[in-house]
Amino acid sequence: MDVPLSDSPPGYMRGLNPPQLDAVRTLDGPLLVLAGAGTGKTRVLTTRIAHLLVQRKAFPGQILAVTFTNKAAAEMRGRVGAIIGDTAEGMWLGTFHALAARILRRHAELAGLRSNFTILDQDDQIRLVKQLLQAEGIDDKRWPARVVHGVLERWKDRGLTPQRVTADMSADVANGRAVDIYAQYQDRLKTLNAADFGDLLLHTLTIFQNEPTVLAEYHRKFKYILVDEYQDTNVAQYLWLRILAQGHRNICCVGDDDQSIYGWRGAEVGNILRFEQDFPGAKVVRLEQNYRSSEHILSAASALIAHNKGRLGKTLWTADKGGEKVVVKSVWDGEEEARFVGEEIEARQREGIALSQIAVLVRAGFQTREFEERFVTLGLPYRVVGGPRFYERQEIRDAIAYFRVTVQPDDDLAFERIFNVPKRGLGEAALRTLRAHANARRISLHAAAQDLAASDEFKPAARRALTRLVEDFARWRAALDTAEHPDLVRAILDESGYTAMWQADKSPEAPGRLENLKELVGAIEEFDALPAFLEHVSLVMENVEQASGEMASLMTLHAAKGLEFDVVFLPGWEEGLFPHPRALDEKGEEGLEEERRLAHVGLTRARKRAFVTFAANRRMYNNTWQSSLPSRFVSELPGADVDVQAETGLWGSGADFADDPFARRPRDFGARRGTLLEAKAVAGVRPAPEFAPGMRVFHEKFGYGRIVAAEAGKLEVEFEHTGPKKVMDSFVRKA
DNA sequence: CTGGGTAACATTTTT
DNA sequence: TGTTACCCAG
Repeated sequence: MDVPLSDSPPGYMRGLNPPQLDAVRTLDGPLLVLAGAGTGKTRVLTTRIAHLLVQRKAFPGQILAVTFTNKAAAEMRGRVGAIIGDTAEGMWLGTFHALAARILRRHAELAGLRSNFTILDQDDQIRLVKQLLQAEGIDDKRWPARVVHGVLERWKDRGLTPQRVTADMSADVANGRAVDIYAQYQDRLKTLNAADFGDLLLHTLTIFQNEPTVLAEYHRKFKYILVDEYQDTNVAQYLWLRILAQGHRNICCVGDDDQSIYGWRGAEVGNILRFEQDFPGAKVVRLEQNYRSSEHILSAASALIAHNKGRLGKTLWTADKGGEKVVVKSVWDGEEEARFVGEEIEARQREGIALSQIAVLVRAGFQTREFEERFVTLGLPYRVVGGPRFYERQEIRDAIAYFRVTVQPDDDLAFERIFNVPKRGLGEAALRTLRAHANARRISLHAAAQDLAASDEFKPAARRALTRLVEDFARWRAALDTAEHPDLVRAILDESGYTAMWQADKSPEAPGRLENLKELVGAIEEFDALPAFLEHVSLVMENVEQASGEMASLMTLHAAKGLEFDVVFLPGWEEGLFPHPRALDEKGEEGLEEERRLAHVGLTRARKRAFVTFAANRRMYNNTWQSSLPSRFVSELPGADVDVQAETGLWGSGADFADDPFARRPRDFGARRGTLLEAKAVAGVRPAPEFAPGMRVFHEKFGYGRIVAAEAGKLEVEFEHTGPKKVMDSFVRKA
């Protein structure tokens, strides 16, 4: 190895391009790195951390590195470790939520909690909201708990405590009572000694704002702050970062406004657009050389995203000229789509591409099913990334509820869950009695159970069951400090009768559940103590490592962010599916742009090949068929970069195409701004008998009405008896 | 209080 | 398509 000249870069920087080097070397002061897809942003981040440590600018414990997913955090830790070894131990590296939880445990009492507070999962949160809605007498048909909960969550995303929610924000939610529900919800969490995801950030933020000495402590501590995926931060996270960064002002945010796909979760692209104003004198570095995709793929993706307004604007380029065009393929229905993808995967395999380098990226989770079925019949090994999670299974949640009550007896939600599981003759009536007592005394259900077990409130049988339960918990709780925790866990599952319940169960899934419970105990053994395990479960709800090996991947576009594959399939590019109509009517133009960014993310996952498909017909959940038009995104792909495979014979005569000039020159496809009509010709769809405004229609549920507005698949109808509603056209017929 | 049965209903993306 | 909510009989 050569002797390094004084200003030649150290070995770990070898191969970085000039802007990357710039980003790595600019250690002090605010820095924004605009890193397009595939431009080596993770490399920059990890190298930068290594550089900080090697230059002795900071000890590991003085670096705060924030990511959005546990996966990203793990990868970053691994890559930093690979550069400089385990000197990186002690770094504060993790997701916003994990880091905030760590801080909050230290200062819990400042938020009205004890440090052993429970972190509620989404399910618990919704159940809680539901209880509050019921207590308030709000119709949960009209205001489903999940919807109201969503509203509260978005308030939290914006850093709003109940006091800061204005009346008009809550006016049209839950009969204007949403703020009250929010306030009660927060109260309830406090008595449960619990926090939800949003609270982790909101509580720590409030503490930073109100407790100068605490804030000063963290200002002293964190000399350097790094943030990954900055475009996905919500307002609360942004405020959280900003207040922490006021200490040393050494904050480096890496992000890409064109990959902001979490607006529905409260993310604000505005955060990234505002960076230079928030941190005057901030340096901005653009990474524009793409090292991932071949030329056609990159230029197709760039042309697509160029349809968005309000971008910071980047021009991605690649040295990898040529390569294959993006295949755009029309199919008859979802089944054919799956068949096509299956065949293409096998063809790519024959070309020597590994299955692990192939992915199918869908818009919505349910789309994976059709592919799974096909892959199973083909015997094609595949894995679904981010599917149903281990810790969401019923038996796992039940078991964890037992552990939660043991560790933290005030956890009513957990207590309720296992109160009568396994069956011990304590039903709805017993629970009501318990609740009444708990409410009257302002104590937890568990405490109420202790009281009532010692009273004559219940009939002997019920009282015996209750006493037994209370005594069990007392015994397990006492064992927390004395027994080895894996032994304790086994004892709980055993003595509670929970294991026996599944052993006695004759259903076919029972053995699997017992297997899962074993696995759970195995997982617990990896941790030092039960509370640490419970923390892991709440924050790192990741899937257990699936059997590794050569497999194709199946996942949503969201789950694919940050990943890359040689070959990527992008099915379901249809109006009514992608862009998703929900995104459109919730956020309009903004929603459309986010969907387009999602399409851009999808395309840019591909290194060598990308296949876009759209089906002319889709089967809906209720067994009806819906004919669909190709997604508008299809026509936004430039003709020069796509290879259109529209098989005219598929729809019988082929005459549908005969008179269409467009069909005769498929290579021009999309060369100009394609219209839906053109795209329609490619798909071989005849215009369906459309509903038009003014038409009188009948709806099974709402009765007769007149169409006010109509768009693909959806109608706005003024019903004669029930007023204006938005309905799917498949539920409506001409009157 | 339990269990089975049926009806109704809703489906975007997730730390 | 799967899940949940509700109802009824034992």
